[in-house]
Amino acid sequence: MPINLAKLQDAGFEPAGKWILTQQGLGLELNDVIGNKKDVLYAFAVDGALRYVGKTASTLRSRLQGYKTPPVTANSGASTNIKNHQNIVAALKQGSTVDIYALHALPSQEHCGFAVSLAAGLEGSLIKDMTPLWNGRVLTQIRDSLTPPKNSSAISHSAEKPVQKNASLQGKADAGNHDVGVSEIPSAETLFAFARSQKGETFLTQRDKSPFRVEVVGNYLEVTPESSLTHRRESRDSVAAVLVRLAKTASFKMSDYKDLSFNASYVLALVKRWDAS
DNA sequence: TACTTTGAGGGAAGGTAATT
DNA sequence: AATTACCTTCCCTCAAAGTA
Repeated sequence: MPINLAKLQDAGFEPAGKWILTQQGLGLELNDVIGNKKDVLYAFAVDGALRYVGKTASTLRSRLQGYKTPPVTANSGASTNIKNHQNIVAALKQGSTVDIYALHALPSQEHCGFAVSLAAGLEGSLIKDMTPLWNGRVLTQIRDSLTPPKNSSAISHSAEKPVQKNASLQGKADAGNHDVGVSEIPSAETLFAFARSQKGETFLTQRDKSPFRVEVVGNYLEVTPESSLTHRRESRDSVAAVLVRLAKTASFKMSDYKDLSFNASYVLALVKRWDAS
């Protein structure tokens, strides 16, 4: 037995079923008891070699259903279902067996009274340790290891990236910016006055919620991220430029201020707090 | 009721650029 | 050069709506 699969079984994984090819396409033979369990760690093995490790909070059957009949396009974020469906079918067509292993009934854990998900922690550890080929991050690691470093090849790194962003993914990225408008835009003077009144208060950046403090030093806004405690200064003119653009665009996306300031996230967070005050 | 599809969101990793 | 914070992309899962 391959070492990876033996390690899985040592960890408590049990045979739960297998994938088969039928006239209708991909078929699933699944142990009814395990198939109806929730919070399951599962794994696929091709000819006994570990290929994929995943986790589901719903029942194993419903999760595997996603692989059995994936949507036509990956726009909905179901790229994993499509990819694994293709991998399973390809393996079966080559005459290989694709077995399903599962680990359920994990003991409950807690730390200082807080529940700890052993399944969630174990999944990441298993993927990192065993590097199953079908787990995407492993593919990324392999691809990256084969990609020559910048300047070492005539092939441009950027040329490997898609020219146009995936609309769905872009929407997701934008969603992380929390573009919630404000009712009014302050002047630089107003914002500086507000910052003076908030000396010692902790603010949070929009996206990563990184805590920082702010102080007015002469004609500068001095920002101090709590993570580093190093000071970053933003001139009154730069703050004013950010505010002018904010008034014009109503945008809270950092990329819209790249050419003006690299500290726009702090200024905008300050505006939000001012508006809420 | 079971199956299928879709939308949303969290997390990780790498890249970029300012600051020290 | 190292550090830091933000941006982008990708991977993955879940919940819910739609459909048979």
